[in-house]
Amino acid sequence: MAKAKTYKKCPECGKKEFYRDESRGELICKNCGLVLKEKLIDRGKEWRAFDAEQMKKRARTGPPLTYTRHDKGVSTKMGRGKGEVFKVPKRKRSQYFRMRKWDRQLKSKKRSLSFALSELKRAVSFLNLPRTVHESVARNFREALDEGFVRGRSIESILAGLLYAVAKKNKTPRTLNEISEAFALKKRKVGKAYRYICRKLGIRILPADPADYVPRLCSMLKLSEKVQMKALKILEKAKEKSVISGKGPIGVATASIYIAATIVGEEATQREIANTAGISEVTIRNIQNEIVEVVGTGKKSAS
DNA sequence: AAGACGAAAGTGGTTGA
DNA sequence: TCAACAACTTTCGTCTT
Repeated sequence: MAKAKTYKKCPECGKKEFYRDESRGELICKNCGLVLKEKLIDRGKEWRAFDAEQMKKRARTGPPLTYTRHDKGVSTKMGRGKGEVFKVPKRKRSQYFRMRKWDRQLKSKKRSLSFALSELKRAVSFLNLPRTVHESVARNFREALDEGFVRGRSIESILAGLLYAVAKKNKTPRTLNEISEAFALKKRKVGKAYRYICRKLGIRILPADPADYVPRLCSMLKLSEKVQMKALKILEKAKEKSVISGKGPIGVATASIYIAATIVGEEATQREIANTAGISEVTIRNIQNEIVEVVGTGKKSAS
């Protein structure tokens, strides 16, 4: 747990030995006990912790991980110390250097893969996405890495784009906002990566179905099944009359939920719904008007 | 006080030249 | 690369409960 790590010099005594107290989140000088840093929240530490927890959880249940795991722990390195070169006969020097280069490159690929997989794990659990999505993104990412799609682009953005696409395809869409929050990326970057990936993989881009958002939003708002069913019915009718083409699917979903909730008679203010869905009240109102106008049956007649 | 409603101006992203 | 555009947001005032 407590691990010695070398950073800069200690300003107090000049020694270079430090001690990391994980439970308190402090960085302490091993020599004089000076607390150099409190409330350590660096990224590496955070996902490492998350990782361990996650591993425990996973270990207890489910089939062995396949694409989502990388051969951690088993690693070798080709020698690169000064003496190493002279252990090789002169004639074979160039071959040796070439091999070392390959070795290094393979390692770097593996490193980006294992980094990507742990980032993915974190994001998937943050977004509460199912295992199938996790698996599929991991597989796709491996392919993308092999085909060289990732070159010149950040690992995170590719992952984010893939996740967005796969989640949508899996009928468990997440908004661009949520995805970009999970990866600490700008929305614009995620969207760009998403389109890039669709192009590369030849996937047709279909806008998300508003109905896919309904169950999740309802549970986040603690609304009953009844509301959910009603909302889906409303959505269907709206879809028939094609009121909602070109509108953002989340907006449509929230509007129908709001209508459904008021019909059923459950407490749900516009503000609440808007906040949890990450859109504005006004949007709900506008789309609500359009739906009621066309569907009409929004009065207290049903069920 | 709180929520619903809508008008008007502003924002960020897409599209087409 | 730029302007036009549609969807959506922010802000604010009014009305209802």
